[in-house]
Amino acid sequence: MSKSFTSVWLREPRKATTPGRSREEIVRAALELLDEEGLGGLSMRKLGAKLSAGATSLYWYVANKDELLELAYDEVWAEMIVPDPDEVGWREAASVLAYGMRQAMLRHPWSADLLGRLPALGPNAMHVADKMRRLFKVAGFSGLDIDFANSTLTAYVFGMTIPEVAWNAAIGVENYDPDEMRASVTKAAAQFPDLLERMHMDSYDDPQAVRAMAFDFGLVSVLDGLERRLAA
Amino acid sequence: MSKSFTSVWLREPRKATTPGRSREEIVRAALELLDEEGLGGLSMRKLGAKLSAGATSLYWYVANKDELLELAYDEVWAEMIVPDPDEVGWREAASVLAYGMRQAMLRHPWSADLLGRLPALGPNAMHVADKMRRLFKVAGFSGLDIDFANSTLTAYVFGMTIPEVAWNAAIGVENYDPDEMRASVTKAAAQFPDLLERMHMDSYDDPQAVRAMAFDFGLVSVLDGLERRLAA
DNA sequence: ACCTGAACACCGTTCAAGT
DNA sequence: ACCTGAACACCGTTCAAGT
Repeated sequence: MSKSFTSVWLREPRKATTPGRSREEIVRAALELLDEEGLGGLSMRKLGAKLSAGATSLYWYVANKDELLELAYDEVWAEMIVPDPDEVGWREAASVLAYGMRQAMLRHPWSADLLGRLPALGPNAMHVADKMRRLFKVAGFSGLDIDFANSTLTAYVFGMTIPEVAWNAAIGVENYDPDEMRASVTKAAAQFPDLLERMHMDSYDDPQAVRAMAFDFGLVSVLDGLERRLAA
Repeated sequence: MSKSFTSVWLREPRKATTPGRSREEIVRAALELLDEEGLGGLSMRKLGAKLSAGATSLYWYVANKDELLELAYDEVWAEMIVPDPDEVGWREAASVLAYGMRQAMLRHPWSADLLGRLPALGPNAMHVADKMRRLFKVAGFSGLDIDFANSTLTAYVFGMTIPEVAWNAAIGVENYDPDEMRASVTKAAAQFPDLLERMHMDSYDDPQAVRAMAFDFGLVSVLDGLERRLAA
C-alpha cells in the first residue's frame, strides 16, 4: 500500500563500469542546458539531441526526469562550502556559508525551483548537512537544537534567495529599467499609501545593492537570534 | 528591446460587467483543482472540462496559464491575516502572522511552488505587504529597515515551509512509515557519522510535531534577532 | 462579445525491436 | 548490455470560424 517515497540516491546505480555513455556525461550535459536555458529548457529530447542520442536512450541511465534533476541538483550543493568553525568561529563560518549558498543559487537559478520539489539526499547535500551539523555543535547547540538552528539558517537563506532568483528571471538582470519597474509597482500598490512610501526611496535604482543589504541585515538578525538561544 | 516584465495585475481586466462565464468562476474552479490535485493536476483542458467549456474558451478571460496561476495565488494571500500590532504588540502580531502564513501554505501546497516563480502583485498580497510594513513601523523600524525586517521574517517562514510542503508531498501525510523513512535516510547518510546521530533521536516517529517545534524555535530566534536590531 | 474545434509544436515515458 | 523509433497520452497556445 504505502506508495513509498523514492530518490535516485536510494537505488543502486546501473553499473560501476563506464561503458558507452555515462551517467556523469548525461548529468554534465543536463547542467549545461539548465544553466543556459533554465528549467524549462531541459527536455529529455533536447538533452538526447545534445548528446547525439535518441531521447529515450537516457532512460537506461536514469529512471525518469526527476531523478536526472536530483542528480543535477546535487551538483549545486557541491558548490556550497562550509568553513571550519574551529578555525574561524561558528558565526563567521555560518555567515560565509550563507553567502555561499546564496551565490550558488544565483549561479544556478533553476535550483531555486527544485528546492521545494525534490529531496536533497545526494552525497554533496549530505556532506554539507554533515558539516553544518558540526558547525552548530561547535557553536554550542545540543540535541534537537542542532538541527533546529541548522534549519533556521537554511530556511532564511533559501527564503531570501528564492524570490531574488525569481525576480532576476522575471525582469532579466540585463535590460532592467528602474523607471518602468517603479511605474509597475506603483500601479500595483495604488490604494496602499504606506506601501507607496517605498517607491520614493531609491531602492529601484540599484536593486542588486539593496538586495545585498537586505540579505546582510537578515543574516545578522538570524545569527543574533541564534546566539541569544545559546545564552539562554 | 526591454522585454518588459508582465503580470495580470498590471493589465486592465477585460470588462467590468459579468456576462456568461466570469473570471471569478474560473479562478474558483482552478483553486479547487489545485487543492485537490496539485499544480500538476491543473491543465487548461481539465479546467475547461470542469466548467463544461472548451479548453480554449478560457483564453478570453485570461492571457495564459501563468496569469491564471497569479490570480489563484493571490487568493492564498487572502488567507494570511495580519493582527493589529497596536492591540497585541508587534512581536505577537508577527508571530501570529508567521503561523498563519505557514498554515495557508500547508492548506494550499501548490502555492509553495509558485512562490519562486510568480510575482506577488495581487491586491491580497499587496494588502498583506501593506499591513506588514505597518507592523514593523510600529515595532520601531524606519527607512529601509522596515522592508529589511519584513523580508527577514517572510524569508524565514517561506524557507521553512517550502521544504515542509515538499516533504508532505513526497511521502504523503497518510501512509507514512517511520521505519521506512529512517531506513531511507540512514542509507543516504551512510559515511556521515555525525548525521547518523540524528537517526537515533525520535524525530521520525512524530515528524509533524518535530517540525512544529523547529518552526517555533526558528521563529523565536528570528524575532529575537530583529528585536536586537531595534535596541542597536 | 463570447465560444468553438482543429491544428501546431511541443512534452515524458513505455516498449518491442534491434545490435 | 546498450540503443533505437514508433507510439501513447498528454501539454499550452493560436487562430480562423462560428454565433
